[in-house]
Amino acid sequence: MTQQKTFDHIHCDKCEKRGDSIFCCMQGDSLDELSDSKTCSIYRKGQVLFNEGGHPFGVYCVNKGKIKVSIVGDEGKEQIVRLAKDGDVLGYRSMLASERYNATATALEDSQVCFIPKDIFLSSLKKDSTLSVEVMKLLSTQLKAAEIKLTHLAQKPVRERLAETLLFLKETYGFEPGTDILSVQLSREEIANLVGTATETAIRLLSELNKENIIELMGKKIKITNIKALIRTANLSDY
Amino acid sequence: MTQQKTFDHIHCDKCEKRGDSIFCCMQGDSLDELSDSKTCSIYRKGQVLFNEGGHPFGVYCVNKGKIKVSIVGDEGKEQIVRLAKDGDVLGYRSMLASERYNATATALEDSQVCFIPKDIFLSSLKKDSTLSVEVMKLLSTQLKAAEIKLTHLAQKPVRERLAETLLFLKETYGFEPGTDILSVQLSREEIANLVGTATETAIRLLSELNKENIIELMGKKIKITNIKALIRTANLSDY
DNA sequence: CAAAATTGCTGATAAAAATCATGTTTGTTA
DNA sequence: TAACAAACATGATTTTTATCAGCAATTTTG
Repeated sequence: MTQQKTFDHIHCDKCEKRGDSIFCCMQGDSLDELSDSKTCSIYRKGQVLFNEGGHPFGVYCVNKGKIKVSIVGDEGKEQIVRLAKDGDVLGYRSMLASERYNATATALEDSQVCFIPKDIFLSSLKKDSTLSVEVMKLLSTQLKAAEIKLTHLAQKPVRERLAETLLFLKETYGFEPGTDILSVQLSREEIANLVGTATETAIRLLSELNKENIIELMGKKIKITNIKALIRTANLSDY
Repeated sequence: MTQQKTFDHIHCDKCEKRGDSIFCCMQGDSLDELSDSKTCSIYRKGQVLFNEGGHPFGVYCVNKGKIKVSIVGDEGKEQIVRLAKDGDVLGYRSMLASERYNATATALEDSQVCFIPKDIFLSSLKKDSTLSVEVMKLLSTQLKAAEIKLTHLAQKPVRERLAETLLFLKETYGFEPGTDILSVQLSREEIANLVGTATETAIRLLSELNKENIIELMGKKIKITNIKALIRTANLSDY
């Protein structure tokens, strides 16, 4: 474990993102206790919050940043299973199940992340039934997302999944202000590991979408030129 | 909705499978209330407990039987995302998330299933914090399973996934007593929809494993002749 | 800044898996 | 029980995707 750089401790009460998080309904003393016992660290791009196989000692709450959660498959290939943004909580699943982490969380860019110790989180969970409800809702949402992703992985061709992934990146992290450029910058390999395909295939299909004027590739930046066409190529039942 | 045939109401207190279920820690009045308000029905093979898109009015608890939970993909192809056995609870995810069902639950054989109305389940959740904990644990376990399945779907060849599926069927439902014959009987198409492949491919690979004396095909019954070899072909990191 | 390393790109090829076609077996029911 | 439908099986073919190889561009670092 490398020593983390810390940033100014922000009281959860003042955190803008709390309203969207599982801590939305907390207040008063419970929130104070939570806030007082947390530590706030900065993770540089590429730094790991926790590692597959490690023991959970608490939960991570993203104050500002972008985090990928990934599993390393049997042949050593990374599969990105989730992406976290401001207000998202990480590492609670393994803690609740009393298991080691089954995934690794890595910062995609410099991020401010708060850490809430296990005992404080668990006691909050006991005291505050609304927190339990929020946790259950979050788990439910993520389970649904995982099952749908699993279905698409089994049934949809790579091109459709790539288009879907680009739309997902837009939903999750949005555009750079005033543009149609995705505000995450992933390597081609990371995009492939999100889609579930070989890197070369992802590259090829990206430049295909580029040639079709659906997206525009600007180095690592991706501009969505024709979102309707992108939705069409994703071939989603809803949307 | 077709009228369900009911079976003799069993008090949850007497249910042998309760110990392994999320209701393991419940007792006394709470359990009585749960038990008194439930209805017990028999679902014949192929009958549907609930349908993708439907509204959840309660949770289903499998007393005895085998249930598949599946999502229909965009092209109408079924993907089996989970299997339920005695003591398993179904339909709670959508209820907790206040959403419609995102999957369909179908009986794989004649099954006895109890139904607990929404309000009773939710009030039990509020009253009994151990139940919340169990629900969170269950969701956590299922989320982990889904993320691992997703990773394997993205990275492992069909043959390995098929072997893995057969081992999973053994883990879940076990053998017919005193034999090495899987106690679930699935159609080849269902096996394919569990593995995430085309039916023909599943058939071909099954008969390949048959020729290699790893399994023995006896109509719909599957005997696992050489489990070590099956584990090897599944190529699992753990195990 | 130049060298080295990583990442991105493209073509050729191989492998994996899906699809199509057709026949067989099994199960259902009139 | 005959006739029909559904499920199973297998071969041939096509499509999709992965792998391999070589090179260009970008980034990192001494």
